[in-house]
Amino acid sequence: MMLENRHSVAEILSRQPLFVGLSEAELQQIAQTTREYRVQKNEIVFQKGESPQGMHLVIMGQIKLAIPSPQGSEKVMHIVNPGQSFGEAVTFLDKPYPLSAQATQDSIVLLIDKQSLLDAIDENPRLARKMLASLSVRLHELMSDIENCALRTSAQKVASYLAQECRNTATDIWTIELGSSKQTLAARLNLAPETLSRVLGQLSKSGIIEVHGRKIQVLDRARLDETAR
Amino acid sequence: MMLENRHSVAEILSRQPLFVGLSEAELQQIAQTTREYRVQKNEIVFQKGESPQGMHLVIMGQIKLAIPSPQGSEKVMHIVNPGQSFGEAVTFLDKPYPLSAQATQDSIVLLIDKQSLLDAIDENPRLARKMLASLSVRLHELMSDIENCALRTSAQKVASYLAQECRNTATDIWTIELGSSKQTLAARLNLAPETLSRVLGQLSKSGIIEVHGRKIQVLDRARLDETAR
DNA sequence: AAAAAAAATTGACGCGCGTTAAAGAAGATA
DNA sequence: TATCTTCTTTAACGCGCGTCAATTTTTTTT
Repeated sequence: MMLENRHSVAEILSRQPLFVGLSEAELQQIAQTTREYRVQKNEIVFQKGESPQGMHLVIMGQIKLAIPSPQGSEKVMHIVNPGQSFGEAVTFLDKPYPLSAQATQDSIVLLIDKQSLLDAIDENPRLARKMLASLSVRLHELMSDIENCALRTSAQKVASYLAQECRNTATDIWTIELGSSKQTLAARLNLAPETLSRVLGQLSKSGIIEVHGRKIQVLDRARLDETAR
Repeated sequence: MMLENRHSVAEILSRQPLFVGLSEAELQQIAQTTREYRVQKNEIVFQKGESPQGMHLVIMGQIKLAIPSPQGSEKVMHIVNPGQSFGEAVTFLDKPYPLSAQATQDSIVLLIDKQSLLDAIDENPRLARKMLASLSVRLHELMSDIENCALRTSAQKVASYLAQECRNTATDIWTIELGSSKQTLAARLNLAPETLSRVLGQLSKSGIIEVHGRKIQVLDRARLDETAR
């Protein structure tokens, strides 16, 4: 994939949900101060505490956002996939990054300059609304996350994660392809990898699911939902 | 306190951080579709799952936002004090409330209509930016919350809460007045009330703090910070 | 001021889940 | 294909914190 000129950057931007509806000129302006960067698997994009330069938009690959704990473990806050952005919130405040970003795969990311994003928002109410909606979505996701880690047992966490994934698939065949390693998933659900493994084994034994590596087949949707709550 | 006419509503709005800088006309327009409501202590403002009508702005009293769990317990997500707002995020999405709101004191709240808020944002980029900043702040708060409940022990939770409160006070005398009952604080920190009580007792015994009802005197700031991490 | 209700404290107990350790499976490297 | 690394699974163990229960303190009601 080659992104060597401004034109293609603007084109890519125009395909992002956040930017549809912007005029060609507006896109060009944003594209002008947008730079592309590439990171290899496991490479750190930024550390908690650094100063943000703008909004990141994942084009290819996957970025993991996590809060490192002093004891070495970490809490995975978000897995960012292509088409999604991160670092917006910090752009509207003047604060350092509250978490670290690390690539889980070789990735290509666009970095949209802070100031030109703010300028674009000033001139385009529709963009402002989209940004507001986007932040609101993140806010709701975070609240589900808190709900998850605050008042659910390990089995409930796993079951409700799987149930959520089922809802996201369009088909009626409940096969879930985990988007990340089980380690990472465990961290996202706030579980030790061993616990996740045990819960999956247990759900398999009760005939609710069937696990084949990173593919999980849901056999009994009703009992899955029941386990989730 | 009487708020019976539009003029005073506009005036109150103009004093809210979110609305400073708006023109008189803009304020009047928002005020026109803003209504005041009062709730008594323990009264429910809205339940999880209901449809939102707009943004709530607390004038007097205190509102508790919490996610009820099926087992009857609840996770307190936020305590909203005078001058603060809630329900913005849901205004920019078309989703039901993800949590319930309940007054912990007799309260007076303004309800700003969804549509006129959106209109005001369209016409005023500064307001848009303020809303973005406001949502970003909430987002960061939620992330600290997750950090709190995901990778801290009970003593760390309490200590970091107290340390945070210290930072919020302007003075160098570290006396913290809990803004709510210890039960509610415990729920916010994701602790059983008994655990909170034990931790406070323990911190007292080590000479780090001194507890007098809802007033907490911090005696050893350094060791408090150390306990927090 | 007395009675009732709610909140806070204290102790005993048990369970869920993290920790440690070790072995097996899957992917990467050459 | 063989070796090394990383990921996943399984088992044994222990601790932190929630649960239950009883008492004391504080707040509210009359």
